[in-house]
Amino acid sequence: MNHSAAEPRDLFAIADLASEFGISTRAIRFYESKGLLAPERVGGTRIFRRRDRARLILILRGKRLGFSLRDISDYLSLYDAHSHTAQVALLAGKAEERLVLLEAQKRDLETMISELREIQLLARQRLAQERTSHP
Amino acid sequence: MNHSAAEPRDLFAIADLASEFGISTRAIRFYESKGLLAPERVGGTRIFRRRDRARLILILRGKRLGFSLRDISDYLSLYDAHSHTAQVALLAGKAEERLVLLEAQKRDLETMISELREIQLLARQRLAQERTSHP
DNA sequence: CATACGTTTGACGTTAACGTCAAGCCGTGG
DNA sequence: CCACGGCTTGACGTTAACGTCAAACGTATG
Repeated sequence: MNHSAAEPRDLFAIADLASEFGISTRAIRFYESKGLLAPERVGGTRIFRRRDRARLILILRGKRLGFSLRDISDYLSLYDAHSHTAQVALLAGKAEERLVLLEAQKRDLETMISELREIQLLARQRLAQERTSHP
Repeated sequence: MNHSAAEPRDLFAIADLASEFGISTRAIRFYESKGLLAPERVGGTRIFRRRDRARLILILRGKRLGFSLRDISDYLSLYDAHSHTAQVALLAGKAEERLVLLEAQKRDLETMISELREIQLLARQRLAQERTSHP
Protein backbone atom coordinates (compact mmCIF):
# COMPACT_ATOMS: atom_id res chain seq x y z
CA MET A 1 0.00 0.00 0.00
CA ASN A 2 1.15 3.47 -0.84
CA HIS A 3 1.91 5.97 1.89
CA SER A 4 0.32 8.72 -0.16
CA ALA A 5 -3.31 8.85 -1.16
CA ALA A 6 -3.42 11.13 -4.19
CA GLU A 7 0.28 10.64 -5.05
CA PRO A 8 0.74 13.91 -6.89
CA ARG A 9 3.63 13.98 -9.29
CA ASP A 10 6.71 15.95 -8.42
CA LEU A 11 8.60 16.04 -11.70
CA PHE A 12 7.48 17.79 -14.84
CA ALA A 13 8.94 18.43 -18.25
CA ILE A 14 8.56 21.86 -19.72
CA ALA A 15 5.95 20.62 -22.18
CA ASP A 16 3.91 19.10 -19.35
CA LEU A 17 3.46 22.46 -17.69
CA ALA A 18 2.97 24.21 -20.98
CA SER A 19 0.09 21.98 -22.00
CA GLU A 20 -1.37 21.86 -18.50
CA PHE A 21 -1.67 25.63 -18.38
CA GLY A 22 -2.24 26.27 -22.03
CA ILE A 23 0.87 28.34 -22.57
CA SER A 24 3.92 27.85 -24.78
CA THR A 25 7.23 26.36 -23.74
CA ARG A 26 8.72 29.56 -25.07
CA ALA A 27 6.76 31.53 -22.50
CA ILE A 28 8.04 29.33 -19.69
CA ARG A 29 11.63 29.72 -20.83
CA PHE A 30 10.99 33.42 -21.06
CA TYR A 31 9.81 33.53 -17.46
CA GLU A 32 12.94 31.69 -16.43
CA SER A 33 15.09 34.14 -18.36
CA LYS A 34 13.44 36.90 -16.34
CA GLY A 35 14.21 35.13 -13.10
CA LEU A 36 10.65 34.13 -12.26
CA LEU A 37 11.45 30.45 -12.40
CA ALA A 38 14.58 28.46 -11.66
CA PRO A 39 13.95 24.82 -12.44
CA GLU A 40 16.67 22.28 -11.86
CA ARG A 41 18.63 20.88 -14.76
CA VAL A 42 19.49 17.34 -15.69
CA GLY A 43 22.12 17.80 -18.30
CA GLY A 44 20.72 20.76 -20.11
CA THR A 45 17.10 19.77 -19.71
CA ARG A 46 14.85 21.68 -17.33
CA ILE A 47 13.15 19.65 -14.63
CA PHE A 48 10.27 21.28 -12.82
CA ARG A 49 9.11 20.28 -9.35
CA ARG A 50 5.87 21.05 -7.55
CA ARG A 51 7.41 24.19 -6.16
CA ASP A 52 8.19 25.47 -9.64
CA ARG A 53 4.71 24.56 -10.76
CA ALA A 54 3.26 26.52 -7.83
CA ARG A 55 5.31 29.53 -8.83
CA LEU A 56 4.06 29.21 -12.37
CA ILE A 57 0.50 29.26 -11.09
CA LEU A 58 1.25 32.48 -9.24
CA ILE A 59 2.82 33.94 -12.36
CA LEU A 60 -0.25 33.19 -14.42
CA ARG A 61 -2.54 34.62 -11.79
CA GLY A 62 -0.45 37.76 -11.76
CA LYS A 63 -0.74 38.00 -15.51
CA ARG A 64 -4.50 37.57 -15.40
CA LEU A 65 -4.53 40.46 -12.99
CA GLY A 66 -2.62 42.59 -15.44
CA PHE A 67 0.59 42.85 -13.50
CA SER A 68 3.85 43.08 -15.37
CA LEU A 69 6.40 40.31 -15.12
CA ARG A 70 8.49 42.74 -13.14
CA ASP A 71 5.75 43.16 -10.55
CA ILE A 72 5.14 39.44 -10.47
CA SER A 73 8.82 38.88 -9.89
CA ASP A 74 8.67 41.15 -6.85
CA TYR A 75 5.61 39.33 -5.64
CA LEU A 76 7.25 35.94 -5.98
CA SER A 77 10.26 37.04 -4.03
CA LEU A 78 7.95 37.57 -1.08
CA TYR A 79 7.41 33.84 -0.99
CA ASP A 80 11.15 33.30 -0.93
CA ALA A 81 11.46 33.72 2.81
CA HIS A 82 13.21 36.94 3.80
CA SER A 83 10.58 39.42 2.79
CA HIS A 84 10.88 42.86 4.29
CA THR A 85 7.68 44.31 5.63
CA ALA A 86 8.25 47.46 3.60
CA GLN A 87 8.32 45.47 0.40
CA VAL A 88 5.20 43.60 1.34
CA ALA A 89 3.36 46.77 2.19
CA LEU A 90 4.40 48.27 -1.11
CA LEU A 91 3.04 45.36 -3.07
CA ALA A 92 -0.10 45.20 -1.00
CA GLY A 93 -0.51 48.84 -1.89
CA LYS A 94 -0.17 48.10 -5.58
CA ALA A 95 -2.68 45.32 -5.26
CA GLU A 96 -5.19 47.57 -3.56
CA GLU A 97 -4.70 50.29 -6.11
CA ARG A 98 -5.48 47.81 -8.79
CA LEU A 99 -8.51 46.58 -6.92
CA VAL A 100 -9.87 50.10 -6.82
CA LEU A 101 -9.19 50.33 -10.54
CA LEU A 102 -11.00 47.08 -11.13
CA GLU A 103 -14.04 48.28 -9.30
CA ALA A 104 -14.10 51.47 -11.36
CA GLN A 105 -13.71 49.39 -14.49
CA LYS A 106 -16.59 47.26 -13.44
CA ARG A 107 -18.80 50.30 -13.11
CA ASP A 108 -17.65 51.64 -16.48
CA LEU A 109 -18.37 48.30 -18.02
CA GLU A 110 -21.82 48.10 -16.55
CA THR A 111 -22.52 51.52 -18.01
CA MET A 112 -21.24 50.38 -21.36
CA ILE A 113 -23.35 47.26 -21.32
CA SER A 114 -26.51 49.17 -20.59
CA GLU A 115 -25.67 51.60 -23.37
CA LEU A 116 -25.29 48.69 -25.72
CA ARG A 117 -28.58 47.25 -24.59
CA GLU A 118 -30.26 50.57 -25.29
CA ILE A 119 -28.76 50.79 -28.75
CA GLN A 120 -29.87 47.26 -29.35
CA LEU A 121 -33.38 48.12 -28.29
CA LEU A 122 -33.46 51.06 -30.67
CA ALA A 123 -32.13 48.95 -33.51
CA ARG A 124 -34.80 46.33 -32.91
CA GLN A 125 -37.49 48.98 -32.92
CA ARG A 126 -36.15 50.34 -36.17
CA LEU A 127 -36.28 46.89 -37.70
CA ALA A 128 -39.88 46.41 -36.62
CA GLN A 129 -40.72 49.82 -37.98
CA GLU A 130 -39.25 48.94 -41.37
CA ARG A 131 -41.25 45.75 -41.50
CA THR A 132 -44.56 47.46 -40.83
CA SER A 133 -43.93 50.29 -43.25
CA HIS A 134 -42.75 47.96 -46.07
CA PRO A 135 -45.29 45.11 -45.97
CA MET B 1 -29.44 87.87 -22.07
CA ASN B 2 -27.96 84.64 -23.34
CA HIS B 3 -30.18 81.82 -24.54
CA SER B 4 -27.87 79.26 -22.98
CA ALA B 5 -27.23 78.94 -19.27
CA ALA B 6 -23.90 77.10 -18.99
CA GLU B 7 -22.76 78.01 -22.49
CA PRO B 8 -20.48 75.03 -23.07
CA ARG B 9 -17.84 75.56 -25.69
CA ASP B 10 -18.15 73.83 -29.01
CA LEU B 11 -14.72 74.36 -30.57
CA PHE B 12 -11.49 72.87 -29.30
CA ALA B 13 -7.92 72.78 -30.46
CA ILE B 14 -6.06 69.51 -30.26
CA ALA B 15 -4.02 70.77 -27.31
CA ASP B 16 -7.19 71.71 -25.42
CA LEU B 17 -8.46 68.16 -25.47
CA ALA B 18 -5.02 66.74 -24.83
CA SER B 19 -4.56 68.74 -21.66
CA GLU B 20 -8.16 68.30 -20.55
CA PHE B 21 -7.83 64.54 -20.62
CA GLY B 22 -4.18 64.26 -19.76
CA ILE B 23 -3.12 62.61 -22.98
CA SER B 24 -0.72 63.68 -25.73
CA THR B 25 -1.63 65.37 -28.94
CA ARG B 26 0.20 62.54 -30.61
CA ALA B 27 -2.29 60.10 -29.13
CA ILE B 28 -5.21 62.08 -30.47
CA ARG B 29 -3.70 62.23 -33.93
CA PHE B 30 -3.07 58.51 -33.64
CA TYR B 31 -6.74 57.88 -32.86
CA GLU B 32 -7.70 59.90 -35.88
CA SER B 33 -5.30 57.94 -38.04
CA LYS B 34 -7.09 54.80 -36.89
CA GLY B 35 -10.44 56.27 -37.80
CA LEU B 36 -11.72 56.77 -34.28
CA LEU B 37 -11.96 60.51 -34.70
CA ALA B 38 -12.65 62.72 -37.68
CA PRO B 39 -12.40 66.36 -36.63
CA GLU B 40 -13.04 69.08 -39.13
CA ARG B 41 -10.17 71.01 -40.66
CA VAL B 42 -9.60 74.68 -41.07
CA GLY B 43 -6.74 74.82 -43.44
CA GLY B 44 -4.69 71.97 -42.12
CA THR B 45 -5.57 72.52 -38.49
CA ARG B 46 -7.90 70.12 -36.71
CA ILE B 47 -10.97 71.63 -35.12
CA PHE B 48 -12.81 69.48 -32.59
CA ARG B 49 -16.46 69.96 -31.71
CA ARG B 50 -18.44 68.63 -28.76
CA ARG B 51 -19.29 65.53 -30.73
CA ASP B 52 -15.60 64.77 -31.26
CA ARG B 53 -14.94 65.43 -27.63
CA ALA B 54 -17.70 62.99 -26.68
CA ARG B 55 -16.16 60.35 -28.89
CA LEU B 56 -12.80 60.93 -27.26
CA ILE B 57 -14.39 60.35 -23.87
CA LEU B 58 -15.75 57.05 -25.12
CA ILE B 59 -12.35 56.13 -26.50
CA LEU B 60 -10.68 56.77 -23.17
CA ARG B 61 -13.31 54.81 -21.31
CA GLY B 62 -12.77 51.93 -23.69
CA LYS B 63 -9.06 52.08 -23.04
CA ARG B 64 -9.56 52.07 -19.29
CA LEU B 65 -11.60 48.95 -19.80
CA GLY B 66 -8.76 47.30 -21.64
CA PHE B 67 -10.36 47.21 -25.04
CA SER B 68 -8.18 47.53 -28.11
CA LEU B 69 -8.55 50.52 -30.37
CA ARG B 70 -10.02 48.12 -32.90
CA ASP B 71 -12.77 47.14 -30.48
CA ILE B 72 -13.35 50.73 -29.52
CA SER B 73 -13.66 51.63 -33.17
CA ASP B 74 -16.41 49.04 -33.55
CA TYR B 75 -18.09 50.37 -30.48
CA LEU B 76 -18.02 53.94 -31.73
CA SER B 77 -19.54 52.97 -35.03
CA LEU B 78 -22.59 51.88 -33.08
CA TYR B 79 -23.18 55.49 -32.22
CA ASP B 80 -22.96 56.43 -35.86
CA ALA B 81 -26.55 55.65 -36.61
CA HIS B 82 -27.00 52.57 -38.75
CA SER B 83 -25.98 49.95 -36.26
CA HIS B 84 -27.04 46.42 -37.05
CA THR B 85 -28.49 44.50 -34.15
CA ALA B 86 -26.09 41.65 -34.83
CA GLN B 87 -23.12 43.98 -34.38
CA VAL B 88 -24.57 45.39 -31.21
CA ALA B 89 -25.22 41.96 -29.79
CA LEU B 90 -21.67 40.94 -30.61
CA LEU B 91 -20.20 43.89 -28.78
CA ALA B 92 -22.56 43.48 -25.87
CA GLY B 93 -21.28 39.92 -25.75
CA LYS B 94 -17.69 41.08 -25.63
CA ALA B 95 -18.55 43.51 -22.89
CA GLU B 96 -20.21 40.86 -20.81
CA GLU B 97 -17.32 38.46 -21.31
CA ARG B 98 -15.04 41.12 -20.01
CA LEU B 99 -17.29 41.82 -17.09
CA VAL B 100 -17.12 38.15 -16.10
CA LEU B 101 -13.35 38.40 -16.43
CA LEU B 102 -13.28 41.49 -14.26
CA GLU B 103 -15.24 39.77 -11.55
CA ALA B 104 -12.85 36.82 -11.61
CA GLN B 105 -9.94 39.25 -11.46
CA LYS B 106 -11.47 40.93 -8.50
CA ARG B 107 -11.65 37.63 -6.65
CA ASP B 108 -8.08 36.77 -7.63
CA LEU B 109 -6.96 40.14 -6.42
CA GLU B 110 -8.75 39.80 -3.11
CA THR B 111 -7.00 36.48 -2.64
CA MET B 112 -3.70 38.10 -3.45
CA ILE B 113 -4.25 40.93 -1.03
CA SER B 114 -5.05 38.60 1.83
CA GLU B 115 -1.96 36.58 1.02
CA LEU B 116 0.08 39.74 1.18
CA ARG B 117 -1.49 40.66 4.48
CA GLU B 118 -0.59 37.27 5.86
CA ILE B 119 2.99 37.55 4.70
CA GLN B 120 3.13 40.98 6.24
CA LEU B 121 1.84 39.62 9.51
CA LEU B 122 4.51 36.93 9.53
CA ALA B 123 7.21 39.44 8.71
CA ARG B 124 6.10 41.66 11.57
CA GLN B 125 6.13 38.75 13.95
CA ARG B 126 9.62 37.84 12.83
CA LEU B 127 10.77 41.38 13.47
CA ALA B 128 9.30 41.37 16.98
CA GLN B 129 10.92 38.01 17.60
CA GLU B 130 14.33 39.36 16.62
CA ARG B 131 13.94 42.32 18.91
CA THR B 132 13.14 40.20 21.95
CA SER B 133 15.92 37.69 21.29
CA HIS B 134 18.56 40.39 20.65
CA PRO B 135 17.89 42.96 23.39
C1' DC C 1 22.17 2.32 -37.59
C1' DA C 2 18.58 5.54 -38.89
C1' DT C 3 15.07 8.25 -37.57
C1' DA C 4 12.06 10.55 -34.83
C1' DC C 5 11.09 13.25 -30.75
C1' DG C 6 11.82 16.42 -27.18
C1' DT C 7 14.94 19.54 -25.71
C1' DT C 8 18.40 23.34 -25.75
C1' DT C 9 20.28 28.23 -26.96
C1' DG C 10 20.39 32.19 -29.92
C1' DA C 11 18.80 35.39 -32.99
C1' DC C 12 15.48 37.83 -35.20
C1' DG C 13 10.41 39.09 -35.96
C1' DT C 14 5.90 40.81 -34.22
C1' DT C 15 2.13 43.73 -32.26
C1' DA C 16 -0.11 47.73 -30.03
C1' DA C 17 0.02 52.19 -28.81
C1' DC C 18 2.07 55.53 -28.78
C1' DG C 19 6.96 58.70 -28.07
C1' DT C 20 10.32 61.36 -30.30
C1' DC C 21 12.43 63.91 -33.41
C1' DA C 22 12.63 66.64 -37.93
C1' DA C 23 11.20 69.94 -41.19
C1' DG C 24 7.94 72.97 -42.66
C1' DC C 25 3.51 76.02 -42.62
C1' DC C 26 0.80 79.91 -40.51
C1' DG C 27 -0.78 83.83 -37.92
C1' DT C 28 0.49 87.23 -34.26
C1' DG C 29 3.24 90.65 -31.59
C1' DG C 30 6.95 93.78 -31.45
C1' DC D 1 10.68 91.91 -41.15
C1' DC D 2 11.45 88.44 -37.89
C1' DA D 3 11.04 85.62 -34.14
C1' DC D 4 7.70 82.76 -31.72
C1' DG D 5 4.38 79.49 -30.54
C1' DG D 6 1.28 76.16 -32.18
C1' DC D 7 0.01 73.26 -35.78
C1' DT D 8 1.02 69.85 -39.55
C1' DT D 9 2.92 65.31 -41.67
C1' DG D 10 6.39 61.71 -41.90
C1' DA D 11 9.61 58.71 -40.38
C1' DC D 12 11.81 56.16 -37.11
C1' DG D 13 12.24 54.46 -32.12
C1' DT D 14 10.34 52.06 -27.98
C1' DT D 15 8.43 48.52 -24.77
C1' DA D 16 6.53 44.08 -23.16
C1' DA D 17 5.82 39.58 -23.91
C1' DC D 18 6.32 36.54 -26.31
C1' DG D 19 6.41 33.91 -31.58
C1' DT D 20 9.21 31.88 -34.93
C1' DC D 21 12.71 29.92 -36.99
C1' DA D 22 17.45 27.57 -37.02
C1' DA D 23 20.97 24.45 -35.66
C1' DA D 24 22.48 21.16 -32.52
C1' DC D 25 22.09 17.63 -28.94
C1' DG D 26 20.37 13.28 -26.30
C1' DT D 27 17.86 9.32 -26.17
C1' DA D 28 14.51 5.87 -27.21
C1' DT D 29 12.75 2.93 -30.67
C1' DG D 30 12.25 0.06 -34.81
